[in-house]
Amino acid sequence: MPVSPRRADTRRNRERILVAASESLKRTGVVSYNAIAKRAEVGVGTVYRHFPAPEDLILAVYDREVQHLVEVVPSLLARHSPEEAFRTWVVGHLAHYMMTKRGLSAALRAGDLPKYTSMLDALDALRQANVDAGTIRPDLTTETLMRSLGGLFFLTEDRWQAEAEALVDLVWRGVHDSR
Amino acid sequence: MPVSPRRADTRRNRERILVAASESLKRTGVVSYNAIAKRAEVGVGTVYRHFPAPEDLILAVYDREVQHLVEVVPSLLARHSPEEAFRTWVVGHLAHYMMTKRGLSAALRAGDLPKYTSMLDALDALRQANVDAGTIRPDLTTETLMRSLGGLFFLTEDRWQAEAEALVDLVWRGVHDSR
Amino acid sequence: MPVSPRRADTRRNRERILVAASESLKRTGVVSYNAIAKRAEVGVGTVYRHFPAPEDLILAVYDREVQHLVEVVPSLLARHSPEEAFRTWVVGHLAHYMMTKRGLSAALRAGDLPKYTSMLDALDALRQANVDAGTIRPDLTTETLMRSLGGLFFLTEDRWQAEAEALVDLVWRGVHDSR
Amino acid sequence: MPVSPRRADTRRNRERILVAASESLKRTGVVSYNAIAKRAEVGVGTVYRHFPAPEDLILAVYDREVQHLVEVVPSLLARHSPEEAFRTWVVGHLAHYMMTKRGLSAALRAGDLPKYTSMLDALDALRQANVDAGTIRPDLTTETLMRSLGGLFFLTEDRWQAEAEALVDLVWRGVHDSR
DNA sequence: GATGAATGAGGATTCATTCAT
DNA sequence: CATGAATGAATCCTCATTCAT
Repeated sequence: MPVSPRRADTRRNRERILVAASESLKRTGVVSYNAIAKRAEVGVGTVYRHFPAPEDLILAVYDREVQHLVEVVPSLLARHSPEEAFRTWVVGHLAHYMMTKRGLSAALRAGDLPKYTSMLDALDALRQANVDAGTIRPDLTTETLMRSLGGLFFLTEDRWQAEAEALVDLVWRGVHDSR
Repeated sequence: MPVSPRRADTRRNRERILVAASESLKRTGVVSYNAIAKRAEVGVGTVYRHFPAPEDLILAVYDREVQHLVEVVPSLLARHSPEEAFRTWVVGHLAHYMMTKRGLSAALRAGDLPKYTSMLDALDALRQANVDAGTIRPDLTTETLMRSLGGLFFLTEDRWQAEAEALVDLVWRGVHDSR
Repeated sequence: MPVSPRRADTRRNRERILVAASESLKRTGVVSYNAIAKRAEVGVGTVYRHFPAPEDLILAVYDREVQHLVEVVPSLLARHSPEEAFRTWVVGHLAHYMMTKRGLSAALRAGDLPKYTSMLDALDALRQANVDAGTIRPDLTTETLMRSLGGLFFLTEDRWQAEAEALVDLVWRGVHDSR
Repeated sequence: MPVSPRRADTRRNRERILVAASESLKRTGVVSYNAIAKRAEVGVGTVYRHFPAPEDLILAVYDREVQHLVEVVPSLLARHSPEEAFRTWVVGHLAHYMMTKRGLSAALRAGDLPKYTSMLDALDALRQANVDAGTIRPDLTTETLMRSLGGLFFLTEDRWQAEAEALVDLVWRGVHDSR
C-alpha cells in the first residue's frame, strides 16, 4: 500500500475490517486475520490492533449485523398485531439472518447463543407484546423461545421460506395462550 | 475359507481411525488427517485410503455415534406411551447427543442436518407412533419437527436438562393433536 | 531558572524505559521496542527518540546495572586486603551479576565484552591494588584477567557460589605473584 | 522443488539441514526454521520432522561441530607432552571453535555449558593425562577447568590468538601442580 | 518532544496431500 | 494395503520502524 493519510481514518479502518470479516464469515465461516487484512486493504497488524482476539472480531461483526434485527422490532409492533409482528420478524428477518450467518453461528462456538443479548432483547420485546395482548403464555423464558427457533440455522437454501413458516407455525402453537 | 488376516487388520484400522476421529471432533471440533493418523497409530495414507475426503470421515463418525440414538427407539416405544417415548428420547438421548456433538455439528457445515437420515428415521418412528395414537397432528413434516429441536445444539453446559425439558414442552404443545 | 517540566518528564521517561528494558532483558533475554514501550507506559516513538538503536538501549541498561559493581570497589578496598577485596568482588558481586544478566550477555552479542569499560575499570582498580601490594603479577592485562572470569556467565543456578569460588581459586593461583 | 526421489535420501536431508543450520548459527547466531529450510532446499515441514524443537536442532549442530574437537585429542596426546597437548588443544582448536560458534553459545542459553558432555570428555582426557604426569593438580573439577576457559567465547576477531595464549598462560599457572 | 496507529516483513507452526518404498 | 517422509501453502502472530497528529 503506497503513501496515504494514516491516523485520519482509524474509524474508517475499523469499518473496513468489519465489512471484510463479515464477508469472510458469510462465505467461508472462518476468519483468517491475514485474509481479512488483505480484503480490507489493511496491514495484518492493524486488524490485530483493533481486534486482539478472534472473539473480539466475531462479536463485533455479530453486533453490527444484528443491529437491523433489533431496530426493526418497534416498527413491526407499530404496524402489525403482536402475533403478526412476531411471525413477520421470525420469517422475514430472523430466518434470513440465520440462513446467511451460519458461519457466524459456527464461529461463535455454539452455546453462546444466550450471549446474543441484543437479539434476545429484540425477541423479548415481541414476546412481551404478545404476553400483554394475551396471545403468548406468560410463563415462558425468552431463552426457551429463542431455542425453539434454533432450527432456523438449518434452513435449506432453496426452500427456506416455507420451512421457516412451518417452523414458526409449530412454535406459535407451542407458545400460544389458548385459555 | 478363513477371513484373511489382512482383512481383519483393515477392519481394525477403520475402527481405530473412527475412534480417534471421534475424540478429536469431541475435543477440538476439528479433524486433522495427520493428528488422527497419529492418534490411531496408523499411517496418514491409511486414513486417506479409508476416507478419501474429510466429509467421508465426518459422516462415518456421525453414523457411528448416532447408531445408539436409532437403536434405542424401539425399546422406548415398547416400554412407554408414544408421548413418553418421544419426550424421553428427546431429553434423555437426543439432547445429550447434541450437547456433546457440537463439534460434529460445526464440522458438518450446518444445513446438512437433513442428511442425517438415520436420525430422521428414528425421529420419524416416534412421530408416526404418536400420529397413530392420535397424539401428534398428522400434518407435520419430520423435517420440521427435527428443526424445532435444533435448539438442542445450544444447550447450556450446566442446565441443559432443564432447558431441554422446557424446549420439549414447548414443542409438544406445538405438535400435539388437540382435537 | 527552574527545570522545565518538559525536561523533568523527559528524564522520567528515560528512567521508566530503562527499568522496563532491564526487566525484559532479565526475564526473556530479549528487547522489543513495542513491549518496552507498553511496559513503560510510553509511546514507541518515545523509546526510539531516547534510544535510536537497540544497542543504545542495551548498553544503557548495562551501564545502569553495572553501576553498583563499580561503586562498590573503593569500599571493598578500604575494608579488606587487596586479595580479599578481589575475591569478594568476584564471588560476592560479579558472579551474581553475571548469573542474572545472562540475557544481557547474549543481547550484547559476545565479543563486546571489552566494551564494558566501566566494569573493566572496576576490575582494573582491584588488579592495580594487588599489583601494588605485590600480590598479583604486574605483567597481566586487565582484559586477560576479565576473560579468565568469563566462565561466570555459565554458572549453575543452584551451585553458583561454590562454582564461583572454585573458579576464583584457580584464577588467583594463575595471577598470584609467587616470587 | 520439482520431482525428485524422496524417501531415498532422508539421511541426506538431515545432513543438509545441519549444514544449513550450522551456517545460520555461525552467521546470525539465530536459527529460523524457514531460513534453514530455504538454505537446505528442503520443505519447512521436513526440518520440523527431523528436529521438532529448536533445541534439538541446536544440539545436533553442536554435536556435529564438536566432533572434531573430541577426535583430535588422542593424536595430540600421542604427539605432544601432556602440557603441550593441553595448550595446543585450547589455543589451536577450542579457541577457534568458540570464536566461530558464538552464535551457538548464545542459542544454547548459557548455563547449559555443562551439558556439552562430549567437549567435557575431551577436556577431561587432557586433564587426566596431565594429572597422571603430575603437571596438573589432582584436585580440580573438569567443570571448573572448562569454566576457566569460558572467556574464549569473548575473543576479539583480530587478536584472538594472542588473547587465547594469554588466557591459557594464566589458566596453566592456575592449574599447574607446582609441588 | 510525545504519542500511538499503521504497515508489512518475517518467523513459527500446522496440515492436506502425494508418493516412494 | 500400509507406511510415513516430504512438500509447501496457509495461518498465526510479533516486531521494527515510520509518520501523522
